Amino acid sequence: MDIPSKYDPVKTESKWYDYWMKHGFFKSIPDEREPYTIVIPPPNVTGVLHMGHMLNNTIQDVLIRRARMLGKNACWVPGTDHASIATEAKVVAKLKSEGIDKKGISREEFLEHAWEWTRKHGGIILEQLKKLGASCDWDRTLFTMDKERYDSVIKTFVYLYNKGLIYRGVRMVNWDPQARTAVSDEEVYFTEEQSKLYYVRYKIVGWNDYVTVATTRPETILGDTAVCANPNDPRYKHLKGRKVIVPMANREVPFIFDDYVDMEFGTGCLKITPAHDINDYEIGRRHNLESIDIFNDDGTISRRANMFVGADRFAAKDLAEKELKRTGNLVRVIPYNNKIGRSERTHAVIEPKLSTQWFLKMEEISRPALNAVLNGDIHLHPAKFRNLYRHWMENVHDWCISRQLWWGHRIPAWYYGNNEFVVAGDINAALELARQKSGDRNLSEKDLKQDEDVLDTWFSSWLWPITSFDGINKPDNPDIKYYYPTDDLITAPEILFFWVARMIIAGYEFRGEKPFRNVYLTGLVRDQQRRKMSKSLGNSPEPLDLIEKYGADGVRVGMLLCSPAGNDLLYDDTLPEQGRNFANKIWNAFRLVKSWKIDDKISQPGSSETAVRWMEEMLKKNISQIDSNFKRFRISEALMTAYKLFWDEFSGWYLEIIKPEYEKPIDRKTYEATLIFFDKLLRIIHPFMPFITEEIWQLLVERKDGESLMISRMPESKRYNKAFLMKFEIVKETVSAVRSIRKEKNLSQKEKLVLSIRSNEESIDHDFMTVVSKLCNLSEISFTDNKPEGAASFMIGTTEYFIPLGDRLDPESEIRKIHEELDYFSGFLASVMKKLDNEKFVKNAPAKVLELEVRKKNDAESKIRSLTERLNGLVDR
RNA sequence: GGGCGAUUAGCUCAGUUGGUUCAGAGCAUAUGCCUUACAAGCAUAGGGUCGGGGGUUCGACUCCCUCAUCGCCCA
Repeated sequence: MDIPSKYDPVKTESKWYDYWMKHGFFKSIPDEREPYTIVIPPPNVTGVLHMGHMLNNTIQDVLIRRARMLGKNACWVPGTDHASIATEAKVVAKLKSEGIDKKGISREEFLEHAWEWTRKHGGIILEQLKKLGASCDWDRTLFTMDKERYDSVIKTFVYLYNKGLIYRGVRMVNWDPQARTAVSDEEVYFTEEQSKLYYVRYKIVGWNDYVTVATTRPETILGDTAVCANPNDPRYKHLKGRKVIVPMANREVPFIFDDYVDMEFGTGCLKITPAHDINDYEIGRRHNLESIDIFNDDGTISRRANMFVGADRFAAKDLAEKELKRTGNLVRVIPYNNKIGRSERTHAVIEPKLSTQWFLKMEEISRPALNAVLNGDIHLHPAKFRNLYRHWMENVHDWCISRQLWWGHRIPAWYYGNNEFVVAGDINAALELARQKSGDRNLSEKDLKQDEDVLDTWFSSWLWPITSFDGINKPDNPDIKYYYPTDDLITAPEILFFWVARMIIAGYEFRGEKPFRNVYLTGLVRDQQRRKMSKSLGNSPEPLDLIEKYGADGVRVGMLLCSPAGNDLLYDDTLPEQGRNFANKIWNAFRLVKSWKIDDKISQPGSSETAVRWMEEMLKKNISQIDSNFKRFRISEALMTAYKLFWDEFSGWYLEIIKPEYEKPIDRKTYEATLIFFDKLLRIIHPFMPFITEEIWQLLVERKDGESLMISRMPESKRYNKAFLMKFEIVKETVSAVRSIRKEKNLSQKEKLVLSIRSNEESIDHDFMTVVSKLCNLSEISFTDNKPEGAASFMIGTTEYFIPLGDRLDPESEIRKIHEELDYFSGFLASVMKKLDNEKFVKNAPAKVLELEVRKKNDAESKIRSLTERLNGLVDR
């Protein structure tokens, strides 16, 4: 067979993905096995794959593939999220580009456009996941707005309303004037921005005097209904009970006092605009102030302002500045940096606004979710997120769940009569309720008007682990009973509250049980300058290009290697490159093994026998290490363990030992053992690199159609022979030392050397020495009681090794080397003696530690003795 | 402003209950090798006062205090 020396992933990856799909290996149906379940964090239905998805879904695929190979019934449910604001914004923009204004079309027409958009772009991201190798059960693919999910959301809304947990209320909300909707606190981000601080004077009624306030928003002066100072501020005490005149508006408003005011800030005197600032709103409530809303929903000035009507809020700021200057009320303007809230979706500056919204009471409902994490029923990985979680859950605010949008789950509330309303699952039930409530049997469907708003997207995705198995509509169906609670959730820390906490809340509320056992929080993918990767910055590579260039296996390894849980991943092209190189390493090891001819007539050499024994132990050791890494969700460490096992131990040591001379055959025993090792290694690596491992596994021995590595069993960890492995480490050290001498003395690899060991022969294992002999190209290994003349030397433990070099030995450099070692060991001995001479140490340290120190002392002394002896030998010459 | 977390090799990170020759790994770097599996490779090597200062202890990367810097969450 002619196998190319470079592995080409492009050819193999789609082949095996199709094969797995064809044989239904990703499919899961409930059976008697233990389930292992992951629900995908649903990406935006019209989104495309980015680096964050790559990392996140690689981890999920690793876990699900491993679970499958551990014999569990592994089920990974894929799906997408309707992403209310984001999708609606895109559809609005698209319509606008076609000359269609959202305001000019009906809700039904708009939704038709939105569905069309969804059909066109929806699911692209799921197709991209297949390229990554994701082994989702695609037959279960879900969408947050498909029938079952939609009905579930409506059902839970009605349930929570009837339970008294959902209410309608007027609140100060974060208003996005561009999307014309309220957004939740979590959807607002703050940026430090340069603005101006305006000092404006307000005339005191009845006095020929003014007070000066500092504000960043002069345009909202039109909505002022008070001016306020701190009650402890001596500068303003005399104004108690006075009134002032709001500039421009010429309105008389009271001068009030409130602890909220910071005496240090500005002039210590604050204008109060309850309709447009959350703190002012609170002060307004305390002091019974009027609220004057001067903005329209799109952020322009409303008629209530009586001035600048129709001007955009930013234009109004300039107009206000001019007007204040003109009337002499602008005292001064200074540059000022402050934090501006912006909408995560549209990036528009958030306008605090009073409006009627739907809220979910959070305090009571979130209690079990808080406890679940605190008592360890649900584990967060890494655990440092527990504190953060607790902090948030203990200070949880009511959740504003309504959004002034059309794309989403429409709020099942119907209004009738004089602003009366009922909440019901559909219009028939609503009508019946309305008739009962109003006592008017003549009410008809025409009299009912459904709420125009939809629910926050998270109000559907918080049900995701339940609705993935239709557990709201059919609470006792076999799927939900089998798969719920799910096992692991893999997501980014930025949505810990948005989503994770709320899923936990929903889990306990609707199922009386946690939604998952473990939450693994990945890091954020950043670029080399630590900037978050994003489309707008243009600092993100195109994931599919990466897969094309490095192979899905290579990219997966690259993503995993540098992403310990909860730490950010600094992406760099060298990461997938490392992954690709690893794939190539595996490929070439396979080429080597495949090239061997077997000869039944030759018997197994002692070195191979030892190597086989050693590799067996090495595998066992590493398997248990990988197991323990996975248990603690240390996935990158598990991968690194497998990486080194294959690259260093198997390829670097094992194969080099058993490798027959060029074009010579290999004995059957060693060959067959090697195939078994290779097979086990492929299984271990498969979850990380599914494609190349399957490709090689299929070529390693003849396979039947329908066989696959992905459904084979993961090798199990057994006890391993630690002492044997330690002995072999000495072999490695010996080999390295000889190689080091070869390099130092410029000795060709081809030149055979003699190794003399100063030790009693019995303590040296001959089988080990055959390994050393082969790897170091030795002609002879001899044992000696005295030190040979003109020999390079090294020590391992307390054993001395010599390589006779005759005249080629440079005594000067040898002496220098020995001096260096002597220095080191005398220093070491001194530090040990310091401890042993310390009475308190001898008295207090545990016996084990003491014993160790004594041994260190003896070893060091013995080494110093040998070194001195050798030094004397060299000096004498 | 309040809270949480971090600071270990050039980079990204490990480092269990304070005690092995414990200061580690991968990458990167340097040097030598196109040695018939692999130059996407092999061999060898160099690199760190464990952020600064103080304390507890026989013993501190590890525990305590303090300062500095950075990050995140909340206001």
